[in-house]
Amino acid sequence: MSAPHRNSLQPMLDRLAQRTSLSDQDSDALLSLPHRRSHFDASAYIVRDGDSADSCGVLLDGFVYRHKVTGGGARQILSIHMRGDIVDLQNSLLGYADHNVQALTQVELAIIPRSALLKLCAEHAAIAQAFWRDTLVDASIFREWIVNVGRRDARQRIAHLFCEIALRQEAAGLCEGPNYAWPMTQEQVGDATGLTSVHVNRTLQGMRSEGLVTTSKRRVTIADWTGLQTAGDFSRAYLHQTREAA
Amino acid sequence: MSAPHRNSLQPMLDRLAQRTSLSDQDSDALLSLPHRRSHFDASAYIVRDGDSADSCGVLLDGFVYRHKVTGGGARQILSIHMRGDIVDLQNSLLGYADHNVQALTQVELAIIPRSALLKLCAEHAAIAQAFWRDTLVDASIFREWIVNVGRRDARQRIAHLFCEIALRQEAAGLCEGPNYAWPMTQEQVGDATGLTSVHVNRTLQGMRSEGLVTTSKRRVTIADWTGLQTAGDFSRAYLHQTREAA
DNA sequence: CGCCCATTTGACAGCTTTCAAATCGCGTGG
DNA sequence: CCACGCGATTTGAAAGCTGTCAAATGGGCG
Repeated sequence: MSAPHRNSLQPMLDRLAQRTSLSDQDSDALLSLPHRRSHFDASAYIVRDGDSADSCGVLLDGFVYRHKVTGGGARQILSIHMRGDIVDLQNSLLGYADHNVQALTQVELAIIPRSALLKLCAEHAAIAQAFWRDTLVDASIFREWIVNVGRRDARQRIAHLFCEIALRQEAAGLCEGPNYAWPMTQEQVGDATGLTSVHVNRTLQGMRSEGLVTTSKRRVTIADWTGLQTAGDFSRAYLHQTREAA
Repeated sequence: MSAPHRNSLQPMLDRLAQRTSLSDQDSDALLSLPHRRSHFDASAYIVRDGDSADSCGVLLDGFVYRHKVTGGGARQILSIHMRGDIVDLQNSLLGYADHNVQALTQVELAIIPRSALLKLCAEHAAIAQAFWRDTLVDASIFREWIVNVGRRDARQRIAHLFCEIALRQEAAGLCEGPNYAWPMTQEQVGDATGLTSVHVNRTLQGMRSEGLVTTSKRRVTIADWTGLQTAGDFSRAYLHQTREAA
């Protein structure tokens, strides 16, 4: 799983192969994509709203988040990303960015030119389908986030976020046991859940005192997984982490 | 534009061709997709959360909406769809539905088998790309909805929804002038914006008295387009209605 | 050791929700 | 053509979750 990478793009292949079966030939072609590595410091902007884009980044290490800023200056985080995630397919294919992508931690990216990606897709239908599917899963997660901020209270929203990040780190092979990286400040948790940092703080205190989670220096330990899922009205189906369809 | 359809699937072609240029050959292949027509009455379920799916519907006439229901029984509407929209690519490709799709009005659908769709995509890279792009635009709209329910107040949320539905109806050739179909009850507007129907009612009264919009029998007239956009913090970029990238 | 950012805490205001109950609108049947 | 019935829209009053605005405390890094 987390074996040493013979190739920079291995995390992307692992991710795609999780949901779509790819032949050796497809896999090789994918790993042979031209790309360059790129490093970003924490809080650096990777993509800015409005940028025109002609390349696409694959996250090799670290965490990033997407966000938008309203006319009133409020920020809403749209998603959190980790190793293997394809960071800006959206912006790349649609021509310009409709949101920001920013580093949450130090980050390593592989940057792939759009033209190479499209050529690969044209020549390998299975790969095209894998990318498409990845986009569909992203969309599914966005839908769940709409539900989260639209119809859940503060406690549920935060618990739900904990559950999602935990399962996705497990799927990416980034953790062992119920202890996970937690690269967000309370203010960022608020921006992800549509709450203020003050309210996040108070709600988190409640969750800790109930023995659901414990936190310390950018890490979180889920003390009561069942309880946390219940508290967050969490059901993992929307993550589509298994290969259901043909 | 809204010329008589020689073919049932014409609305889908129109939609895709809006964002991706397709050759005559591609277009013909698309229109030749095997499909059957299907009718649904208002409020009928088209897809249920958890259903396994092996076909995909294209909306030919009428309005539908996606929604999820929380463990507590609250409903959150995720998107509204109209002529030309591809209704359940998501569910079809991912194998099972992670949300419900329900008719808002009487609805005509063209149902296409998944296998035929995948075959077409494998043979026509441009079409595969067009579908992929359509999925990316859907995702962009979901992202904007996260912002809407997460960081805007009641007035902004509702105004934003009016703006979106108006522009999309224009793009689909469904209206002339500032008068639009409005197939939702106030309760459904609440479910789409994360509010209660009571609060939607009071907020709408305010907007009407300010001269932003007028409503009557499932229709809405936007009296002050600029004012409504301002009130809704609305910016159309996220709809990606033009063909920006190559 | 000291600075800076993140976390906490307090008091209070406010937007939204709740829970009914009253009206309205309109398709249906007499 | 008018009465009936049911869903949608309105209205009221009160409660509540979350936001606001500072200010204090804590922790990590240079």
